[in-house]
Amino acid sequence: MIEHKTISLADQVFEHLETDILSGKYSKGEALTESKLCAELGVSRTPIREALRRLEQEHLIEEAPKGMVVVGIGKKDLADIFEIRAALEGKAAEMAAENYNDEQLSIVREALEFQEFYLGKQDPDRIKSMDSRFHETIYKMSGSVVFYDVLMPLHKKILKYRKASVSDSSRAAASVAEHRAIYEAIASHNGELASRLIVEHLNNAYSHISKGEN
Amino acid sequence: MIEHKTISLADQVFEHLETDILSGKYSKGEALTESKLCAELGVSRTPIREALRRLEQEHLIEEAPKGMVVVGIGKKDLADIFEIRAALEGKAAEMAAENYNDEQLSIVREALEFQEFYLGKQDPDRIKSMDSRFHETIYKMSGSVVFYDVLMPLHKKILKYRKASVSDSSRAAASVAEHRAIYEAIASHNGELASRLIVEHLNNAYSHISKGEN
DNA sequence: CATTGTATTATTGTATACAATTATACGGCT
DNA sequence: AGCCGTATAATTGTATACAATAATACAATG
Repeated sequence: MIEHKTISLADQVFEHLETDILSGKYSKGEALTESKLCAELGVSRTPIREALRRLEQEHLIEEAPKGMVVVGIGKKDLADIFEIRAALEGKAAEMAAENYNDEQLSIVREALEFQEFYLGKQDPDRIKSMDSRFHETIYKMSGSVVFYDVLMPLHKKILKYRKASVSDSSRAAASVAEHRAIYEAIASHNGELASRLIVEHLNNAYSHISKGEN
Repeated sequence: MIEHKTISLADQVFEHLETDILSGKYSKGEALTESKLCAELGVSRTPIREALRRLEQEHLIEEAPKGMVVVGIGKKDLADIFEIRAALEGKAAEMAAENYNDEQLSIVREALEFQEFYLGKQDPDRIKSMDSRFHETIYKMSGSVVFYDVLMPLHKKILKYRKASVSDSSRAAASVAEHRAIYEAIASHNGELASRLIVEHLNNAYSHISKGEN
């Protein structure tokens, strides 16, 4: 029998709002009142409130005179996020190279191969989504929930900006090539190399993103 | 007229539970059912649920077959937390040395002076609480909400372990002396020195804590 | 025309009712 | 005694009702 876990409305609302905020559908400062969301999503206030509390905890929204407003992610935040990622992801990759299991490695390899495939098809959205899976799985492979909990939200928060990267086909191609090198290093348990490559990868990504943002 | 902001029950419940979990009053694996908390705290389920969602988001509790259970912070987590703090707090201190305003600096100085005072009085609890204020204010002084949002939860999560540090009077004295040196470096805008000192401070703290944990 | 006071509305905070699910206890059966 | 099935209880998920607060609109007044 296949378990068909039903996802609670509260979780669905949370994911929906999180996606919309991170993807930039709701722009900075936009007001979210409970009643409006109830009408929009067709659920009662209880699950809405729980989702809002979680989003607030993630610092994606904050209290305002009237309801909650979306907290934007500016250039300064972007710089800080990349600085922190550069400081931590190398170590995470190193740990991943030591601790990964085969199932996790195949997920990374799959994500990589999909990226290579979609690169030919010029499909930025899928490249982006596989980029998420690639990095997130490496966080998991580190075996550290602490690293995961720190890096995962940071990675999510730049979603909006990654769109630009994957749409530039020359940067997208370079990025995927970098992913392949990182993958090879991890797969061959070369943590030191994986670490160096991922830091380079992040620096390249940030250079590209911040160039576009001027 | 002084604004007397009333804190919602939901917030109070959250803070209460967070404190109890972080201080170790609830031990790892302990079950938290909504009804039990309702009875204990004398409020309805709505604020309880909101608090639980926030705690879950902070990864302090997680779902279990029956209710939520407290997630423990083990030695591995402790090591990871100190590794991340060592990688980031130096930079945060550097930014603090550049960006601080006078009000923030006085808070740090006050926290430091209280620590020096309570050191003589042998009052570990107050030393510990001033230790929190000292570090937290430095995070704020960095001017980066990203750094703050990353470091603050990490610092909170080791509360239980800091108790041991401040109770050992020789380590407590050394820790406060290190704080003074860090304070002086920041106050004199010497970011490079502040960074080096805070990394040393963290290494010392971790050495002491992990020694006691064996 | 600006301002202030008031009425109205909108919004949140909290409690509670109800449904659905899941764990648990208990009794009968082999 | 051990096991299965059913009834019971406990627990969560969701909706809604009600109260309190805060925002807004608007009219009266100087």
